[in-house]
Amino acid sequence: MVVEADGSKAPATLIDVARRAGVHPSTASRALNGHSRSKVSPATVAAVLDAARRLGYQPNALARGLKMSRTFTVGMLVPDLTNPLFPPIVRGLEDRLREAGWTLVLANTDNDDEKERSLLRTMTTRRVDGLVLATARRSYPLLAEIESSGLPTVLVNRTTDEPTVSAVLGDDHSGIGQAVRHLASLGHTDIAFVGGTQEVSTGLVRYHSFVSWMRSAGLDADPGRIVFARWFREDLGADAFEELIGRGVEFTAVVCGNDLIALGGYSVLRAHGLRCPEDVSIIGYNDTPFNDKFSPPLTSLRLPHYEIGHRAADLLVEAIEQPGGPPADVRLKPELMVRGSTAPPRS
Amino acid sequence: MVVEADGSKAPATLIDVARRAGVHPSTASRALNGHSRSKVSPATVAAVLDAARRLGYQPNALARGLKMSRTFTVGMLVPDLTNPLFPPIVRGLEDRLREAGWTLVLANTDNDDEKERSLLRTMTTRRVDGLVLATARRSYPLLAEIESSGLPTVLVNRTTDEPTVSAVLGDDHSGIGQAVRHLASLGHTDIAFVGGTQEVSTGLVRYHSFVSWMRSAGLDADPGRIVFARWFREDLGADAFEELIGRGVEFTAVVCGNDLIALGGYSVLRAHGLRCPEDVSIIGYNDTPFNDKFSPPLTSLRLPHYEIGHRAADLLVEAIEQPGGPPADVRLKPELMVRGSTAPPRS
DNA sequence: ATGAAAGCGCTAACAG
DNA sequence: CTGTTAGCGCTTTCAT
Repeated sequence: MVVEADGSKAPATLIDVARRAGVHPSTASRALNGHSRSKVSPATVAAVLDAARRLGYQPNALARGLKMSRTFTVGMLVPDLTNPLFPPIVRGLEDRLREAGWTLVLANTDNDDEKERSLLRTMTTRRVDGLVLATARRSYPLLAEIESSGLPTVLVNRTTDEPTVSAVLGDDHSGIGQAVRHLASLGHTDIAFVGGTQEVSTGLVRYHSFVSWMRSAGLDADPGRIVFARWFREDLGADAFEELIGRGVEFTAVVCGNDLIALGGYSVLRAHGLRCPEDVSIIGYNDTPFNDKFSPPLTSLRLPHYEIGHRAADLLVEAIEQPGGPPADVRLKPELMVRGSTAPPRS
Repeated sequence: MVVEADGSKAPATLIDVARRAGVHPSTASRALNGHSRSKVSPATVAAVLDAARRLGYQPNALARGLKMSRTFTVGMLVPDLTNPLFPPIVRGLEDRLREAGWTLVLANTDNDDEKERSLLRTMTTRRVDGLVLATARRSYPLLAEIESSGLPTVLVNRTTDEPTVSAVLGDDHSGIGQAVRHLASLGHTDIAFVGGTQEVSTGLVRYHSFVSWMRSAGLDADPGRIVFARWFREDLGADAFEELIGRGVEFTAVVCGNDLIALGGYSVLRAHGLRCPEDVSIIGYNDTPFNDKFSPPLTSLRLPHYEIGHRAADLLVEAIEQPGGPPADVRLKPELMVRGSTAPPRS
């Protein structure tokens, strides 16, 4: 540790440690790394470790990465971290990654293609060992580029129409099934659907699943009772509810593409003098925080978001460690959280 | 670009680009970097850029960082990303950092000292150019270590008792003042305070500010009406409200240490047959998302969280670019969001 | 069990 | 304006 003129210290290098321990740098390196430690005599290991400790030696990950072509760094792209969906996924990922020795580089894309490309370049420039994308759209040209570069990648939360890499998602088909059966068992027959954008897989799958489960329940999936919000947002959800009500069709319950759309529905129903759940039952999706605090508390499908991140990390580490395996498609079951927004229809 | 046996491509290096452009690597380097580009003839620049484009050249940030002792990477430690307080701060930070060419390495500490130390080592090992800490406690020994290492650091959201580095925080004194004056102007005199933990600066400052503003308003800051939650959590906020009610003192309004504590208060009041705002007015702090959706909608102090991150990035970039400047202490004013949880007291 | 030597990919003096 | 040279800090053959 050398004290510079300005008072700052140039960090100790492996050479400093070696010198202090009276050995060659290569020996010090071997002693410091678990996997090669056995090739060094115990006495030498002790001496090196001691020297490193006294010097406050911190290995330089850049030099190591440059030499090894491995950075022990993983990049993650999310659309927008302030969407409460993502933080638990990030945590699940980070916690697992940390156990395995990787560090997370995080960036937000705001669904902006240009930004996404540029961030991807940042990630490759930094030579991340793998990539986690929460940004997939059904049509996702970027993925082909990534794949051709051979960078291990896993998709979370959403997937593409023709996935070629591993993905970890909620099982939306199961979730929507639980929602429809719940409403049917309460006695609802005129069930509407306010979906999210069909540009992303979750939007599409939830819609298709709704139609298919309605039929399974012997109910009519009337297209007149199906509308789409242009995006998974409260205001656009409200617009969609307005459209639905504007059509003048009968409905006593609504399955929503996600919780924000449901929340938009709350205000529109209120504005039209309709009460929830007395006049209209509502089900959200994702079960984001505070759903139990709304008025009425929102029935929703809880996804294991933390677990999604955790499993994604597992798959990614595996793909990094032994590339070339087949892509996995993991679907995690959601759980229906029944709350005050759903009730039997008025007779 | 060399195609390997396994089909993957070894990324093109600067040497490849130079060879292709028919120049020396150092010339290619100069042509590729904006600041030295002027030292190269336009024709050569064009040739190098063209070669780089055709080869899909991506500079190796590790090699660059190793050579320059600069990684253009910033580390950030947050207690827990799933606390809705932090995502907007992270975004403000990242957006600004990106403009300036830095990338963000993010990690969660869970308020665990051991984890924090280990994460800090990870950051130094990766040679981040700077550090943003949202994890400060009033007594924060780690900070001394960081400082002695000379790593530019800025604190966000919280600070320590004796700050030695720059910090960007909400102006809690102003915020609590707005809360107290709001309640006083509604006619409240018996105002209680349910604070957060006094281990962190926000907890302490909000408490002290409450006492001081009560006096300014000519009101009695009766210690009998002051309790503390052991942490900023809903369940512990509920415990604190129980304690307050258990004391049997009169109060018609409560200022809370944050929104979660206020939420804990909602349920305890309800359990005791007290209505908000008819019997008791409540004010939260932070104005986290969905406050306007609760029943009643929660009056709270909105902090410019995104702006906090943004300003922190400004300060950090400055500290990296020209070290040795004096630490700044930026306090951003909160805005009182008046909603349904506050009303005049019953006469 | 340890040392010697080479090189990962890049930039920055220093020459010319 | 361009080439030469050296080296950032580390790991890893290859010798011994």
